[in-house]
Parts: sequence; structure tokens; C-alpha cells
Amino acid sequence: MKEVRTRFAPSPTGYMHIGNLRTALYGYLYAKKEGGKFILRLEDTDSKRYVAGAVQIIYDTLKDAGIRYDEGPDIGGDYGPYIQSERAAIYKEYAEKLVELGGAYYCFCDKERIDSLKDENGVGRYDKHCLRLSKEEIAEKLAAGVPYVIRQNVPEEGSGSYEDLVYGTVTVDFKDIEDGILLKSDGMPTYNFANVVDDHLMGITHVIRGSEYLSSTPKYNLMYDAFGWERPTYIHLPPIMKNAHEKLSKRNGDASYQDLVDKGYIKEAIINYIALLGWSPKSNQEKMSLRELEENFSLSGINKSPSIFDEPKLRWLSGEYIRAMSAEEFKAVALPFLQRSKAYGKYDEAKLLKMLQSRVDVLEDIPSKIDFLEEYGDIDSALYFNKKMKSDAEIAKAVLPAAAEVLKNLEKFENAELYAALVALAQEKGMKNGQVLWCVRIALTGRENTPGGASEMAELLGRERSLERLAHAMELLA
RNA sequence: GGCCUCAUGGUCAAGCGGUUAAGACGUCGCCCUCUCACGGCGAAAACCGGGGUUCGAGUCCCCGUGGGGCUACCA
Repeated sequence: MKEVRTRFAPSPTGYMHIGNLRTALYGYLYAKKEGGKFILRLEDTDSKRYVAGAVQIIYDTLKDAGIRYDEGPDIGGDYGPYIQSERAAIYKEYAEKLVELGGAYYCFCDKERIDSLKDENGVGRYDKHCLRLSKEEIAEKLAAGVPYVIRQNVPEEGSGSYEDLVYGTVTVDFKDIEDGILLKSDGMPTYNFANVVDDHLMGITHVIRGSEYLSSTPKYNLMYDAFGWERPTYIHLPPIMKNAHEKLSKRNGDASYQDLVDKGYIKEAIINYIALLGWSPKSNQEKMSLRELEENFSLSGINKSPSIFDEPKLRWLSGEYIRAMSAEEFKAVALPFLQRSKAYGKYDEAKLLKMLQSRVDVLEDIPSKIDFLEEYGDIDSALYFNKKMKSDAEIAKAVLPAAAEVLKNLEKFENAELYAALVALAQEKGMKNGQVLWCVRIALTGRENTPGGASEMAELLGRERSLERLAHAMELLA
């Protein structure tokens, strides 16, 4: 059986959006699953769209996401060059060959004539005017240096069908397809032509791309047929939407892969999540590493309908990855975000990290979870009131001095000992544990909710600060 | 406008002629518990509409409605 070769062919526009990344991921996964090769090709034939640094973003994103390509501009391969702007001579050669084969023709019409063919809505197809030019006329114009393009010669009758692995049979009447430009007047090919030539020359067996090409695929097949080349298998992917009406896009200001990473979504979670957008595994297991995705991926699980990018679910997955990390792994990813907190450097790092790991889904949430440690000041006495704990400011007045005494004399100022001592205090006073614990925690933090209980907060603050805060709280209550 | 295409809970989705219509996220409730979170348990929540075909339709066909795409010397 022929080796499977898939490719990811982005246009370097300076932004790797989620939909693109998913296309790359599926191409990669399918190649891996089939033991084939995954190729990266840069489609930069439109010089007007050149964006500095865009190519690097593509390399970096794929590398960062763990999507490895077997051949590509930066690593080479047997089918290079892998950048279309470096293949201009190849396209010209094949365009001329297609003209000889009757699948294309020279067109010398100027913009004015083309525009005159369009109606008030800008709709109107080219009328094959130059197809009727004689060989002599063409040679004459060419020799005279008249600017030209090469157009595809689409039959005026009949229709083209192909079998898409996701969408099934797709048929388009040739009369609905215009004689599109294959080679621009600047000598560069359009996407329509370059992708066909390259996919063939690079031995691509499975073309995986967005559904926007669904209806233009028959015209590509016309070229494969005219050249006498074998058509590839097509796998079109449904779009990823921002909402029911808009696609996820840079224009809409939607998050790119890098934006998501910068916010602190775990990379593996991002990949895992986008794999699930438009594809579902046979089993009910949703959390999957790239390795597992490679093993479980199948084209039959690809969905046809557009899917909406749901950040809450990504959040959840990201949290799952965080919770599955070792303390060391969490520290490695969390540190940059921890450093943004006012509390950074002022408390035991390991302790902070430990309380954060079960409470954070996205790393950027870290500062807001612990900044309160440094925002201590006023304490709303109403906070001492808690129905379930059966506590209020009066209880606090009774609890706090005794608690301060306990903390002051405690031998080991650590969570377990602190907890035991405070519970013992409650017993001694004939109170519920919660009455003591709640009041102490409020006094220590001034917050209704904290990422840890009274004893944990005390341990984190240390004896000195805990006693200072207790004294401060008592003053406010007096 | 023409053509292509899609349509199951709020979201992702399973289903591929006969099911109490999975599962996940989110939401809500309960449990655990020194608050919050984690974890555990549970609940509410869906087949776009109309015609067919069939003993039987979420599943097949047609029409409608709604969404997306293409219709560039962009990809």
C-alpha cells in the first residue's frame, strides 16, 4: 500500500488561529496513525500578504504544540523547496504544460474588460474571450510583451464529482465554475494552481483542509485529470466557530494558540481540546495526550457540522491537566504567573503552589487567588457572621484572644498542630470547631473565602504575622 | 442572486430503521469538609418545521426554514 502523506499548507499571515492549528493537528494525527509522513508547506504566493515574522510563528507554534513534521522548509526533505515563493519556475513550467494539454490558456484581457463583464453586484464570469485566440495571435502578444495570465479552461458543460471522506459525494456543475486564474501576471501562481501542482509533486495522498474548499475541489480535479495525475483523497473539515454566526478569526479578535498559552491554558489541554472540536473518539475518554490521540484518531470520527469553541470546557480540561501534574511540574508552569502576584516572594512558595494546584484551571488566575494575602487591612465585622458555623462578631470577640494565646505558645507552628490546637480550644470553650476556625480565618485574612482553612492560613502567614493580624482584628472588634 | 454544505440538550457530541436518545463541559442540588476549591453522588436539559417511504424514522427521501462556505491576479 502507498505511504500516506498529508500536509499542512498555511499562508503565513502572522497569526496561527485555532482552526488552522486543528487542521494541522488532524493532518499530523492521520499521518501518524497510518504510519505515514506529515509535511509542512508554506503558501506565500501572495506577496501583498507578506507579514514579517509570520513564518517563525508557524514553526514555533507547531513545535510548541508537539506537532512534528517530517518534511518542511526549515528541515528539508526530498520534495523541496517547501516554500511556494521559491517554486515559481516549477509553476510556470506546469502552467505552460497545462496550456499544451488544453486544460488552460493564455489570457491577455485587461482589468477594464474583465470589469465590464461584471454586473452592478460585481458578479459575472469571464467569457473565455482569449480561448479563441489563434496560436499566432498568442505568440505575437507574448513576443510583444503584453501582460498575461494563464486561466483554467473549465468545460462549459457537464459536472464534476468526488468522494469526500467526511462529506460524501460532492458534485458541482462546470457551468458554475469560472475559468479561474492559475498563473498571475506577476508570474506567481494562485492558490488554486499551486496547491494542485505541489500536492502532486510532493506525493500528497490525503488532502486535509477546511470546508471552504469543498465546492472548489472539482476544478482542482479537472487539473489532476488534465495532467493525467492521480487525484488525492479529500478530507474537508467543518469550521470552528466563535458563535453560531461567526467563524473564529483574527479579525474578530479571537484568541490564537499563543494567546491561549499566554493566558495560562495548559498546552496539552489546548491540543486535546481542539482535537475534540469536530472529532469524537470511539471511547468515552476525552482527556488524551498527543500520543493517545495519535493512537485513537480516525477519520470516521470527524463531524460534518460546524462547532463552537467553548472556552469553559477548555478551562476544565486545562484544570484536569494541572491536577494531574506532580508538584514539580506544576511549579515549572506556574512560577511565571506566581511571580505576577503581590504575594510572590513573601510566603513559602511550595505552600502557595500546593494550595493553588487544586484551585486553578488557567494559570493567569493565580495572582487573583493569592493577592489577598497582601491586601489585608480592614475587616468587615459582618464577615464573622456565618449561619452554618454559628458564628458572629460576638463569638469572635470571645475566640480571638484565646486563639492568639494558643498560637503564641504552640510549639510547632504547622498545619496539623495548629488545627489540633484550635479544635482543642473549641472543645475547651464548649464551642463548635467551626466557630473557632471560622473566626480565626476571618481575622487572619479578612476574606470570606480563602484557598485554605484557618490552620493552613496561619501556617502560611507564620507565627509573627498571624499574631499581628489577630491583634489587629481584635482592635477592630473592640 | 447562483452553487456547495450543515442541522440531536446552553456548548462539544454518541447514535448509523426498533434505545428508558449515551457521555463530557456548564448549570443546579446533595455528600465530604476548618470557608473556597478538589473529590464523590444525583438532577434538570435535545432529535429545526412539514410532507413522504416503512409495521416502525433522530436515523432514508423531498420541500421549507435557519446557519456556514464559495462565487478575487486571497488562501
